Amino acid sequence: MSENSLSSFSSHVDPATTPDNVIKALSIDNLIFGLDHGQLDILLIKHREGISAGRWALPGGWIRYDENLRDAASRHLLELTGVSDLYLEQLKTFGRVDRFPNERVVTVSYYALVSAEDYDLAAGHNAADACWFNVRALPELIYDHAEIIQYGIEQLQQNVRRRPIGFNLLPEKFTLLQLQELYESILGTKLDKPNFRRKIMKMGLLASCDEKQTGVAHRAAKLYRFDEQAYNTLMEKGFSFEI
Amino acid sequence: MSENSLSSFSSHVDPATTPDNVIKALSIDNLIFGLDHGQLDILLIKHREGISAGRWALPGGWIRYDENLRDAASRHLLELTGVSDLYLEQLKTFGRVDRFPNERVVTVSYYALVSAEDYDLAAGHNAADACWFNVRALPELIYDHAEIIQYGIEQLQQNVRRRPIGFNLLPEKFTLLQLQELYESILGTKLDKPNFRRKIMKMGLLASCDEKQTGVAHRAAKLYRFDEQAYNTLMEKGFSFEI
DNA sequence: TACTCTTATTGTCCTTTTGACCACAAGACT
DNA sequence: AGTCTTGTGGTCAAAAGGACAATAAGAGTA
Repeated sequence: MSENSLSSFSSHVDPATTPDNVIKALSIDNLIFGLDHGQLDILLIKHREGISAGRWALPGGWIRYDENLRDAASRHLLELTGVSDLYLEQLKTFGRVDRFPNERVVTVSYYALVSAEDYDLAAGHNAADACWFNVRALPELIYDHAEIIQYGIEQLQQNVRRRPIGFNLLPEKFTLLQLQELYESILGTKLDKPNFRRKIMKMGLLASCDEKQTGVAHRAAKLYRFDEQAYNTLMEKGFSFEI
Repeated sequence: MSENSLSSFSSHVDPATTPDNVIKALSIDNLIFGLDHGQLDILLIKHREGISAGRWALPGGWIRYDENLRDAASRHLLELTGVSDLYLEQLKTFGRVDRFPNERVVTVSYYALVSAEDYDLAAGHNAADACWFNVRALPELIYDHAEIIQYGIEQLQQNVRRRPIGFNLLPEKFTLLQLQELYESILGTKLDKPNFRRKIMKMGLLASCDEKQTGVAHRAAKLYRFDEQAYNTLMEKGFSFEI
């Protein structure tokens, strides 16, 4: 596992050491988003070797010949974070001729959403220099990774409003205010609490957990969870999610 | 030109003949959409050689080492249709292990929108067996092209509602009813004429041409064109297109 | 226990948008 | 002149969206 991780980290640095069982000139880059204290973060790794040593990069790696694109993204994700079954979606393929030094490497980017439960694990699992960064305060990045992240954030902003994927960034059970703050944070807007509550509840996508918050110094809010079954039923009837 | 076209057509059939100056294992596939008599069409080509002879395929080809992805898509588009400057957007990258026979080939798909003016040219320019097909009556397709087209249509349906790209399928000057029928056709719905007119006009994206239809056997409608400048101005103010 | 503080939750009112449908206008054609 | 087809403007009620006041529920503190 550790060896795999290492090779996947160094792969971007030195394509000359590309193993034999992977597709040449094609790589994966993962945008791993998490939410911490109401702020949208992205997980980056620090390169240790080569000319880009000391700079930060999106985690990623090569694609094996016998592996689907999505499986490759998923594998790199697991190797880095120790978490599987994350929400994962293809973002876009970046292939500018000069995006990679000396070689032509096209990269297929994916974005993943890490739940609050897995947030600490994701950055702490591997000994590698993996670290969460607030998306509004990114360090210097290698290659075209800044461009990829910029595009990814824009897409996330769009998708989070049109599909019920934001829940993947929250704990399994969450309050309506947490959900509202998630949207406010990602979209960079301020929402009206009563109106937001009504809008969400009216959709019928949330199931009450019959539980309340604990450990808060004020009136505890009810906990809800995303009701995937209800969502599927609604989708068949032509429902369209929108915030 | 003709040689280029031929090689790009046969490329999918026999990857053994892949030229040297292209990226191995990576191809382009173009979804070329056009509108004819209010029906959404897609341009396909017929394979003449190899095991897939006689079946239809998305036009596409290889990517040169010194060429950006988008430029490759654009080049293949030009070689096939003789039309440049089409609306072109990356769709998705398809890379299932077994999508291509015997070899591992990942393909980056793009979709293009052909205006009514260029519709006939696009299919007639090249001597190759290129033909428009109604998207609801597709022939048997090679590889995973049916899946790609299916995905493309879904994306087009979504994007045409959220971005003012539908205009690219119409003539430069068009009537409101043409525009309405475009949406009805792509979305598969029926729209109310007065309401549609009001909604569109209220956006302020259409500039009147101070002209009217000619050669119609009824009251002639006013002609409009998409006002790109107005759109850019509105976008800066946070406008969001939506049908 | 009473009071305070913070957030949860409900209620109300007004504006805007959406959707359905009617009516008339304008040409082209017979 | 009459008819047919499509363009264009009007109306009205329902639904959605948005602003904001008011009350409820706890937890903590004096």
